Amino acid sequence: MPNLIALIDCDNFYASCERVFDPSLKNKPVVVLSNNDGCIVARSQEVKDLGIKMGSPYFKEKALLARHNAAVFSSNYELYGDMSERVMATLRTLYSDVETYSIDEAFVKIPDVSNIEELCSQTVSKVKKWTGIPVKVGVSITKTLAKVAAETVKQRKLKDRYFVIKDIAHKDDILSRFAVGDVWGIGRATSAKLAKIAVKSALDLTRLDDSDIKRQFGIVLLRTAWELRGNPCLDMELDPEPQKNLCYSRSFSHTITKFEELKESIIAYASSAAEKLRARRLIASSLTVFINTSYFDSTAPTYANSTTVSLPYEANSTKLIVNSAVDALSKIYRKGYNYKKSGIILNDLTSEELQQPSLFDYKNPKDDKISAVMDLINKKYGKGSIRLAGSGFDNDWKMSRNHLSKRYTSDWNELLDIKP
DNA sequence: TCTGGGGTCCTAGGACCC
DNA sequence: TCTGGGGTCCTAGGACCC
Repeated sequence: MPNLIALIDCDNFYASCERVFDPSLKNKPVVVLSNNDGCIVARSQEVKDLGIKMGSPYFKEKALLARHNAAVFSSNYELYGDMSERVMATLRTLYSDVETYSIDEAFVKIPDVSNIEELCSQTVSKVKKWTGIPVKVGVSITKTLAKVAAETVKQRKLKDRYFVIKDIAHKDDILSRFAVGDVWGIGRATSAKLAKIAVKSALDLTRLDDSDIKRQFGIVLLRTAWELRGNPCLDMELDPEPQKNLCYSRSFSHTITKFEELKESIIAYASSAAEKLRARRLIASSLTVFINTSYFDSTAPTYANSTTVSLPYEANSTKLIVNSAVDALSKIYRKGYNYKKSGIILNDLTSEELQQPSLFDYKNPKDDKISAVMDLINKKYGKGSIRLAGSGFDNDWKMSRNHLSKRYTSDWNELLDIKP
């Protein structure tokens, strides 16, 4: 028999965590909100049944939730992290190879046992008993197929909370009824492109020609297709590398128009980022600052820009990180002013304005000059609302944002002792 | 009035070096 | 004077995940 992999996935994780600590919430609708209580980031089944979407802004759903007497929580990441560790620890009592894939999911290697169903059932009940968290289990011969199996538990609302895809005939039957867009690794863009060539089910994808997939979609989708056919391309990662980026981003709750105010926020966020670095025993070699106008304001022109600076040495000190962040912010202004193509707002400055020399000596900041630029922008476009980050779920803005935080690299090594 | 905050990987093109 | 190819690094952008 081929090696089997299981995906263990916690149900409505954050909402379930809150329930563990307040059993009276059983069968009651529960939602958990994002950091500044802006969006709904977790929903119990009752809330899903009300038709409330993941990521929906809280203010839009507030009345509906109140009518159904829902319990509403601000997020408590310490609690969820702790509960996650308990779930993983429980899994390690049952399996020798456990890969923590995310805060609420793990892949495990299924040992050579005669009764897989029995083991799945035991997993579901043991995690529930030991931690209070309900989970579902999907089993198959590749990670992607294990994901399909777990998703099948959800879609079919299976009472046993596990599903096993073993043989080829069984697999193809499942995949023929599984939407290609629901496959792990296939998002909105790819499924739209696949629909155009009449690929609707996961099975359809497995029947495409390898070279066509590679040419039209790239290596990533080819791997997914292989995995769906039952050829493993994704290994278990039992000894993960240290993380490569660390991002600290927040939206403002109100409009920011003054450079000084922006700078204060950058300082606060950079210092939080430095704290996070040290807490995780990481050091950074470079740092990126990015700013955005509000994504949701469709009436105002949008502006987004960023700058990456190299740190003089790999470090995690608050002082260095904060100073570098302020440098980077200053550079954004200078860049935005000097480069025609760098943003819609600054694009429209007159040639005379563009010809002015660099506005900012960032070693010796002259904030009045920056304010002058902001005033210029505000005069042209009304109140410019500059936001740090912004928000949105898998929207275009977010895509383009991703690389902006990329340069925040870090490394373990014995360099940990470097702490100027 | 109010719209999250994290991460990873892949690819194309240009600069630069030999 | 003209022409070449290989390699690396960086930037920018796109796609996906939870």
